[in-house]
Amino acid sequence: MSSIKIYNTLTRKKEEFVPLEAGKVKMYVCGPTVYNFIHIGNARPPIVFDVVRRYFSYRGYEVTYVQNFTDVDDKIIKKAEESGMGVEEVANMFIAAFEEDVRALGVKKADVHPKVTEHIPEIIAFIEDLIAKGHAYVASGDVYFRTASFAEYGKLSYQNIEELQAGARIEVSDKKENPLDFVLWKGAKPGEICWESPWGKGRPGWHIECSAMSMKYLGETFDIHGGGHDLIFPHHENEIAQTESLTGHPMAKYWMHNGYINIENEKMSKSLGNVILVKKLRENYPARVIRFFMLGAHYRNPINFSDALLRQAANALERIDTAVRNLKHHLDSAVDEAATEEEKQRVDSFRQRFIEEMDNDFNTADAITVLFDMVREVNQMMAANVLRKEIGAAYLALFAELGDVLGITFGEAEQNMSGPSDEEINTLIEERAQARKVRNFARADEIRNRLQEMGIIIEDTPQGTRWHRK
RNA sequence: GGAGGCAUAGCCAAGUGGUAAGGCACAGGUCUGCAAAACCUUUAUCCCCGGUUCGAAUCCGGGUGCCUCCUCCA
Repeated sequence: MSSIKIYNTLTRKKEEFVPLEAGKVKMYVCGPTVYNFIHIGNARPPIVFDVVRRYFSYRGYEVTYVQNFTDVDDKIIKKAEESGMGVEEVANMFIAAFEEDVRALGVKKADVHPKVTEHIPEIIAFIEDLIAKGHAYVASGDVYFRTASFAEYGKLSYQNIEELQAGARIEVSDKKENPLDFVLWKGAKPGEICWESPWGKGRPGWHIECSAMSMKYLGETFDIHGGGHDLIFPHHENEIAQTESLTGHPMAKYWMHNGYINIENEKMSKSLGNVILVKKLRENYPARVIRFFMLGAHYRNPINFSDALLRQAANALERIDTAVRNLKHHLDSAVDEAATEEEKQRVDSFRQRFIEEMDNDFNTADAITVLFDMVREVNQMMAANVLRKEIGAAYLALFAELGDVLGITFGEAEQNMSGPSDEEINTLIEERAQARKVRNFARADEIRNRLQEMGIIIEDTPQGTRWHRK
């Protein structure tokens, strides 16, 4: 079997994936800072890396997936002050909100979701080690990383230090030896949430948490580190500096970064007022449509977002859903006959193509194309009435199998709780059938319209009328 | 100023050397009481100009336009 290729930000090349430990994948993905509800852009990494993780599992790897929660930082503290809530309260509230949004989007929980506030001792120990090795220094209650002590600084973002310094718009601080140095430990302002440390009361800087927590759960070197592409610099660059100056070997073998989601070709930002919250969007679209929409483009490319585009995705997904529903329906009356070898191979060829596309740096867009090709295949067979039971069931199973890799279940509309009961629907359909029998089409259409208003779509087939919820 | 990305049909989007996948929308046809679904058919010289090559959407050079990072940011 072929191997998985990953585009590695570190080398700027697509590389064959070779795990550090045979059969195992250890991955760390930067999680949210929990100070607000997530917007659609925040949802991309969880979805993208959920697919990566699912695909590795599908390919037989044992995956350990870690995604952190940044549950203490400036923005959370600010939110807490504004709302009168405690920092922990704010964090917990938005962790819960994140989990709900992301679960709806079909994202499985990571194996570990470490929180910064629960790893203060590890972080302090990490910083102490850095100081001991001369990679960090204390400056009146703060601790800074000494970037000059790490010769490879800039290797991930392909920046050279001189250029960075020249273009530095970083806040000038007399506490820093160098403008590029970044804070590892922040001394607390009076009244602020804080922890005791060898350098006085304070809290961790932003980057150090990922270094400390990834090391704790995945070891000094792990396979994959992921996140949004904006994290390349400075966040991931700084993580590398911290971890590698301490351990002397690579932090992660493959660095993966997903592209942005833009609105009208522009970055989503509060100042532009174009932020779209997942929570809000879910009121208008099934979460699976949002997920399908995201997987329609390659993860490294930017995606433009709009209502029209989401509707387009919904229609596309509907084609697969319809085919799978029709397939299930067809199987009820299909000829109970075994599949030929050739037919079985044909089914497997779709599976192989899907794997080939996914192997190519998780090209979900092309993988979805394979599903559409399956749709056509199955539809043609049904139209020609040559789809017998065993082969039909094989296709149905493959839709489920590949859908599971993408995290989307096909053919099942999300349950609408407020809709009419099955019994009501069947009664109306029966009534319509009677009307049609006596060629009272006015009455039949009236019933069809009524059902449609209730969100029920009906279709007349040679095997009788069937329906589904819109 | 430095680093990088993108430009493919009305829209979305793959394809990184062998002659343009797929989806949405639209139109025509078949089927249907009418629909729906489905099937069939039609729809692109791949931003521009040079170059390399037997052959380029794909590689190289030069433009043009858009986006991102270098500051918290997925």
